[in-house]
Order: sequence, then C-alpha cells, then structure tokens
Amino acid sequence: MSQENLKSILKSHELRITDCRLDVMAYFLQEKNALSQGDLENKFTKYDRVTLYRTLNSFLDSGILHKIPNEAGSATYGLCHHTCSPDHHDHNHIHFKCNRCGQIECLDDKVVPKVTVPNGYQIDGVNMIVDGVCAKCA
Amino acid sequence: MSQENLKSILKSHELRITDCRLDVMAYFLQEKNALSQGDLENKFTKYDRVTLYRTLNSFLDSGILHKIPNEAGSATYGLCHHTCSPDHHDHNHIHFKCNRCGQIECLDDKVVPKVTVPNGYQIDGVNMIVDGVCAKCA
DNA sequence: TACTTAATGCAATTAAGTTGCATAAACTAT
DNA sequence: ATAGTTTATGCAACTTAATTGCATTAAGTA
Repeated sequence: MSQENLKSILKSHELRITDCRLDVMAYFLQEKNALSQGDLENKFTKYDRVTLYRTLNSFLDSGILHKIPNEAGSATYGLCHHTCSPDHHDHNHIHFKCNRCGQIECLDDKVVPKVTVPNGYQIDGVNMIVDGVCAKCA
Repeated sequence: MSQENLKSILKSHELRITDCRLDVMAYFLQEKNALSQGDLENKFTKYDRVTLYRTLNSFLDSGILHKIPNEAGSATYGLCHHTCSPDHHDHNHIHFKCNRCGQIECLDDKVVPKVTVPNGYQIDGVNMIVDGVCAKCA
C-alpha cells in the first residue's frame, strides 16, 4: 500500500500523521497475523516502547485495530478489516491461534455463528478463538 | 461443600492436600465467576504470591481449572465443571464477560456452536467469549 | 511563518509472571 | 506413631508488560 493511502487512513480516523504511525500501520498491513506490543518493539527499535504503546492505543481508540483475547499475559492486536467506530467495533470473524508457530490470524471469511445467552443477559460483542494447527504448520 | 469433599477432589487429581489448595478451591466453588491471580492475592493475604501462582498452575495442570482468554493483561481462571484430564480439557461452554461489573462467568449450559476453518487447518479447541451486560447489572 | 495542539522520548512506577533455593509440611512404608 | 521421602511453601530476585508525568519536539492550522 502506498504511503499516500496510509496517510489517508490516518486522516480518516482523525489521527495526526507521524512516522511511527505510518510504520506501524504498514507493518500491520504487511503482516497478515495479529501482533503484540513486543512484536512492534522488536521491529521498530528506533521508537520508544511507550510511543509504540500509545500508537497501539490510538489505533484501538480510533477503530483501526482491535484487541484479540488470549490466554497469555500479553495483549495481541489485529487490523479491523471492516469499518469500526471508536464506540462500536464489529469484528464478526474468527481468530485462529496456531499452537505450533503461535501466530494468531483473523479468518475474515469465517463468520462467528449465532450464540444464545440466558435471559436477562445483553450481548454487546462476540469473540471466537479457535486454536489448533494452521495450514503452514500442519 | 464440605472439607472432606474438597479433599477428595484434590486426591482424585493426585494433588497433596494443603491449606492453600483447600482454601483456593473453596473460593472458586463459592464464587461463581472466574478469578484472577490478583483476586486470590486480595482474598488470601496469608499466602505468598508465588504459592497462589503455583496453586493455580497445579490446578491447571491437573484439570481442575481452565484459563479463560481475555483482552486484559492478566489471566483469569474458571472451574472445570466437567471432568478434564491434564492432556485434554473439554470446555465446550461459553464465557460471558460483563462490561459493567467486569466479571467473567462460565455459561455451562450454553454450548459453543460448531465452527468451520479453512482447508488445512486443524482444530484443537474452541473458545467463545461473549461480552455485554449480565443479568445483575442490566 | 507563527501559533496551537498533539506526539514523542525519557524516567519512573505498578503489576504479572517466573525461577532458585532453603525450609516446612504432606505423604508412605515401616 | 515414626522415620524417611517427596512435595509445597515462603522469600528473594529477576523479567517483562502496562502505565503515567513531564519536558521537548513535531504536526496541523491560520
């Protein structure tokens, strides 16, 4: 994706255009998998870890990224492939975690099946995490 | 649940009977919701952090507890209501996280719907996390 | 270009997760 | 019941993630 396209994405989310944000967004677009703060720190040693932390947060707030629940201690983030607003994230897809290579990817074409909850419960969002072995590791 | 019952649970999982394990298990049985290491530290100041940490791990290994994926940094744990072995955990139920009170509970009677993944992917487990508002907070 | 506002880098703090080791407690077999 | 073996506990220490304050720098704007 061109630098101009990256900039227009940031602009459309009312984020200032900075080197760090452009680099981080390009990295997410290039990598198909979910990334953690640690991944970014390894990739971009020229940026402070706090800057990367705040970059992730600004992307979260503006709906560019979403957090992916996992069992490990550290958070992982994935691109929002559909339009999300800060208030409402619509991530109706399945996350797959490979138990061999450890990578988490969004299966965008796999829709989360309908689910029911007990009476009196209100559903805001649904997350589905499938773990197993991905095609590359099989 | 009686102290004797608690002990028999530990015995059936080949765990030595200690005060800490009895207290932690009783706490999980009493609380319906998922608990974090921090919850245990607040509840049981008489036990060392590390002891609680290792208690959780021994319960995980022996199939008494399961880890619940979440978006926050810290791990949360829930009771295995069905029989689980160390090798194979079968948690075919839905986890509900309330966005008001923050508590996570296992909806044991709600079964995770079937899911499909792309060709070449192998499924080991499926986790479903629904967030919204629970009956108490609605 | 000057001004306003937001982003960055650095220092520092909190908390979670983890390991090693000496001591204490739980189990086992007399 | 007791001695011996194995495991659990508490303490110290370390690593990493998450988080905040503040001074400086850079981005957007008139």
